[in-house]
Amino acid sequence: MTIRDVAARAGVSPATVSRVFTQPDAVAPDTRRRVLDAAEELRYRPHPVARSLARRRTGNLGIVVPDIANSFSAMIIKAVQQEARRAEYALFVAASEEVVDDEERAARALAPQVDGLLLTSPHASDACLAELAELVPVVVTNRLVDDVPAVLTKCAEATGHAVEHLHALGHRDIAYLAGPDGYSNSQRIAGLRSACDRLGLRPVVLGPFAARFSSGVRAADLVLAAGVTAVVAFNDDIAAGLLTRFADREVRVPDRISVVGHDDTALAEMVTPRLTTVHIPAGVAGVTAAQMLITQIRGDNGSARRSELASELVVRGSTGPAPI
Amino acid sequence: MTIRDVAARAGVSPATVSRVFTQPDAVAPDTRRRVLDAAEELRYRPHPVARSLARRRTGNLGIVVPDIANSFSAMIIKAVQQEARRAEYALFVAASEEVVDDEERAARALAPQVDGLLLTSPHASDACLAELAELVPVVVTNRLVDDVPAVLTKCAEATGHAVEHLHALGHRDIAYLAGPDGYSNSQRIAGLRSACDRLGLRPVVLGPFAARFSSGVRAADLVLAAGVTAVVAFNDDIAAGLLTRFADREVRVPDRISVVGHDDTALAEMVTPRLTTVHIPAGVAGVTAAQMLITQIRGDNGSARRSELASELVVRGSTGPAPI
DNA sequence: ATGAAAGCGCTAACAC
DNA sequence: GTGTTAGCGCTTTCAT
Repeated sequence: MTIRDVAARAGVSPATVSRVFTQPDAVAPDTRRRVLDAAEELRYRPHPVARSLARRRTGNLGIVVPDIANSFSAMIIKAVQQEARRAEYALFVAASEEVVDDEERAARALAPQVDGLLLTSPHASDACLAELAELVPVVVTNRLVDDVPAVLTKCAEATGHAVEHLHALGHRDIAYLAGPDGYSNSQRIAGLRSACDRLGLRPVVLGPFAARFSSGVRAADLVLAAGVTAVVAFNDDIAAGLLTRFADREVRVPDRISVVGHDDTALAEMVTPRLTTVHIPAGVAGVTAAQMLITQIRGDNGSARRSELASELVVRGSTGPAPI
Repeated sequence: MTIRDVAARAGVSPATVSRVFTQPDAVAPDTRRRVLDAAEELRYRPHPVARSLARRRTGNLGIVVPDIANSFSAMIIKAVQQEARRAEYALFVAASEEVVDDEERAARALAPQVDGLLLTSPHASDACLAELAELVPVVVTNRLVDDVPAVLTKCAEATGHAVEHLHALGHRDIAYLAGPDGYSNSQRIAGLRSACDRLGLRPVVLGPFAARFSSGVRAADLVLAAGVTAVVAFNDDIAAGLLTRFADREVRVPDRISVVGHDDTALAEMVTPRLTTVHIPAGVAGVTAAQMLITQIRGDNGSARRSELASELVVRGSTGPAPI
């Protein structure tokens, strides 16, 4: 079922059929009707691959996430997907499973099949990212690379608020569980350090840990051994792991120890007690990144090259007064 | 940077360059070297879109999931992605957000851009699915449609085991929280009913509920009002919602009420107490489905049209002896 | 407003 | 083993 079949049936040229599907107003109303009818009867749909080749654009967007099973990634994907659809793009999703090589390979495989690429918290080298950006419009999240538009979720301040919050509750010995190196972890450490300095605290930094539940389970005993009364985790998964292990060891949260997470994923409200956590606006980040990408694709110049989103501490049940 | 540029530089015809990238053995070793060198210098990569058009296959697989943020979907996607990669396919992911129309639209949009389509727990009509299967090789999971290969995760038996387990613990009043209509829910209900019949129990069936945490939170009070001592939930998210609400109302689990989930997603081990749940082999299902799809694409006939995977009750901390 | 013709970049017979 | 020739299905000048 090709465009020629429809053309033949409607008694017009393929070019006219093409026009009907691309610039309907450029063809006479009754011709258009005939073509549409013929297409309908033949159940014809323009072949997207052929169209991509001829138009030299695909109508697809690509996104590479570190881990598809991670709910922070999921929130971003969801937002991007919706935004993509609004702009009539389909979305290609690839996951790197936190492996740098896979990330690069996925990105390179996607690049020629999409009109734009979104790389979330990429770990590839600056050079690699710059190179990709030559190939195809790129937007990154939580990563700074020269000349590559970026969406940054700043949480240094909010992480600082978490420290203030703990300090106000009487905590003086605080641990931070570092996540994988990168922009997010740096933000968190920076915010933590500066607040601690201000308040005269000396945080214990442990890690880095993989940003997973199991890391938190393992970290829990280290935290206890460190003799702190409060712990700030790189993300909610790690924090949830802490909670579980603490429950197993019958260490009461927040009575005996307070726990703060980061991201405010769905998990934060699913655990007991509910997690006090730094809310990162993943959905907004996704929407913003998608819009920046689409703007870039359309060649609208003077578009924002950088967007910074603020975070906010959400206080729930996992933090309380320090034990006496 | 096209194939002709490389051909010119290597002093061969485009066809030879093409061969070097598709059937390297069909070209003389030194010619191959020359071509490879030229390609390298020009940083040439075959254009996948043009290749798709000429070959009439894309090298892509597509998957449509009900909800990308759902961890059961995530487990399947992950498995499919890995399997796809092993076979040198890229994976296109689309989510329907549980909306039937979106599901159909996503599937139809994907169909012409992929060599095969995987529909997980689809809700579209049989007719629609059959139609899609005409367009492109299709495999469905947890859905039965004539002539469409399927991977089924049978859990009726394991759900029955859950009932036996509860019965053995002394429970006589059991509630089931139904999920969205479909194969999975039917399986669960069937297993539950048959075990209850065998044991002389009369289960209270509530719902249907959306397969979400918030549904469980809401359902908790209904469960309590129903006066049962044990509840089996459609999935772990709902079960987790129950746990949270029970904790808020200071209803002890499992002392006062026992809870059983389904799926055995990561969440099951993250909540307190850990969930007793029916393990559904999502990873295996994903791998199997991907393999069936690839086999079907390759045209290997006589391949299995249907694969049934068994489930298993995993007993953890959320179930215990019935209160006296 | 419509058609003819020339590609988009690659592959696949078919020759040689 | 390599080149020539036709497309894959669509879009897009350029004529008319």
